[in-house]
Amino acid sequence: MKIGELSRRTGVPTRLLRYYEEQDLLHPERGGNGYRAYGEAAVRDVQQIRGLLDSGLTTEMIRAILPYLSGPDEILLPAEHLTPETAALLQSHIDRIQSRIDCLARNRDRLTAYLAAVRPGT
Amino acid sequence: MKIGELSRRTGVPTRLLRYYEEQDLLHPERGGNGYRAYGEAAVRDVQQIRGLLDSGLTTEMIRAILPYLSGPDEILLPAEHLTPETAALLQSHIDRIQSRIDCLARNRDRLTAYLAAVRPGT
DNA sequence: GCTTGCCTTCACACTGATGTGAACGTTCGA
DNA sequence: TCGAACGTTCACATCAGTGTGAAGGCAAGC
Repeated sequence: MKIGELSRRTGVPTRLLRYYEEQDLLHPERGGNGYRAYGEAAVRDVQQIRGLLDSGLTTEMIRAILPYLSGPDEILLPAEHLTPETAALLQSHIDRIQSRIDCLARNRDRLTAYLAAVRPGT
Repeated sequence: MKIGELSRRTGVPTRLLRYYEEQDLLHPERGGNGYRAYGEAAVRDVQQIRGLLDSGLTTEMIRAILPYLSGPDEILLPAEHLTPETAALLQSHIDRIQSRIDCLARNRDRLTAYLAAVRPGT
């Protein structure tokens, strides 16, 4: 599929699809005419990228974890390529994500508590 | 307390403390000499701001929710000031935070599952 | 009083994520 | 065959968050 179709199917401007490629998040093939050729999986990849960006991750973090996020249950990267260093790095990313979750959940709870405390009285 | 002390106590450069004020996140008093005068609560506020920024929120979102995040249990803003519109807005912020949490948790789980699936074999 | 260190504002600069447009080649249907 | 719709690269612009430095006022100790 060409960039325009991917853009329509994901709702993401072509500008950003090219940007994600420049950031090493997408790796489309190239046709003889230089056009980008995306596979079906790109749709899910782009949605994944958007979700993570909207959740506040940087392209750098996304680039680091994206290869391990492929499908719901499929495991793309074989264990052979996972050095202990990579595993440790991955774990540290997991930890950072967990910190964010904790911070967000804590503050969500505060906001919810505030609303709950105030709403009955209104 | 003056800006230098707040900076030391929070580890946040004075430049950023001034920026946060410009963004309407901090509201220090001013001494006769023009110096900013922060209260004790500013320390917690700054840490709160940092945590939320690090969690990927924009200053805009933080500005919207910060007044309702004051302390662990204290409720600063009286219910009288909470119009239904504000409450709805607040709820929508809570929802957005929840979406982020969901997305992050989902991907944390994927990463963790990947590590778990691969590590025993190494 | 003078030095040292704090404070002030102003301003220029960088990065990351994104918008926008120019200038130009390709594909395809009427 | 020609125009519309699509693709390409390049480049400049914006916003948020942040670094850094200049130019100058205030404060506190020696």
